[in-house]
Amino acid sequence: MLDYEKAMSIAEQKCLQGGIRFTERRRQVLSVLIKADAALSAYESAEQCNTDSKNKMPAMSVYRILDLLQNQNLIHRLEIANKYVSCSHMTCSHEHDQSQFLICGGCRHVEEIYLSPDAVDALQTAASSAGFSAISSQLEIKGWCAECHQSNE
Amino acid sequence: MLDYEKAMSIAEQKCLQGGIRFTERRRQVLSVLIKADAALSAYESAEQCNTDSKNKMPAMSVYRILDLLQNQNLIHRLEIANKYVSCSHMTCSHEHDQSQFLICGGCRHVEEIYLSPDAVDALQTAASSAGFSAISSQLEIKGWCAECHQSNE
DNA sequence: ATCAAGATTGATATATTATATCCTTTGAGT
DNA sequence: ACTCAAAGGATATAATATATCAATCTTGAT
Repeated sequence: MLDYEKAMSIAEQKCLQGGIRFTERRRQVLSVLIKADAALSAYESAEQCNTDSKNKMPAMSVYRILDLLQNQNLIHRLEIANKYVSCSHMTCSHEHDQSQFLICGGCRHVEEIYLSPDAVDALQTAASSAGFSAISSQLEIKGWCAECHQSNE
Repeated sequence: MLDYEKAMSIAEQKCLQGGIRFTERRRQVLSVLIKADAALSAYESAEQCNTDSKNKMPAMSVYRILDLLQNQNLIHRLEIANKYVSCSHMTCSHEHDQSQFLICGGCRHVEEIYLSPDAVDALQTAASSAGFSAISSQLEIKGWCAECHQSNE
């Protein structure tokens, strides 16, 4: 889990660098995603904002804000689940060329993982021999975290 | 691409074995998916049924039928895109324990691929070290087929 | 052949998710 | 203070998905 204060501070810096404002609305949405420490849909994020604060957050605003946060590399969009998750490398200087995500089918907790170059090569080779020239740089892999695996099977 | 006649005949047999009927409606939906040779959403499938025949196919029926065809292992549901594709191993006796899909981001053509045991191991190892006990047996990987790669980049 | 039971489909309502549009408000630089 | 663009509010609508109940069709038992 991210260091909340550090992450928010860095997010503010990144927004400044990107020439956009780190407004209260955007702060709220990012805050929710960081604290959730899991993948949330746009509507789930809005709902959580409304639970946290009495200042009503419309879902439409959340869509805009999620899109913007993604462009600033502060969050990732997981297409496999159509959900969003804060970038776990926000507080370091890690690059985002390749991201691999493990998504728990139970609690929806997400781990960003590193695949060995060999594994990536193997995937790329399999893709090539099937007539595909390239695979996506963002791999999303469903699985079960230890905790959910224990309680569900 | 599947041998259409053979696939439909096998589908009928599988349904019989499964104790369900291979009705005209179900035949239509499966037919559309086989001929499309790509991943279609439920609504896209319905639309295609209505193009092919004047007998109106409601989208709600398509949902039911897709669900049923999936249970008979005649089609796969791709969660990354929420779309459906006919099983390319329908006409052989291949098992379905593990399926890996390459999905073209352009034309949405889908290839079922085989990953080397090494590659699967590497994925499983990465998952384990991130605290995940197991990964999904169905990997869905986005990419670009040679044709779309050429025309888009 | 007739009937009953269950499978299948039709029809409708509603929930959920996502995009588009227009207008108002806010904030930074001049 | 003024202007312009960014940001947010509000609303409509599209697209996707699930739930429910009624009607129809099949099959098997009588």
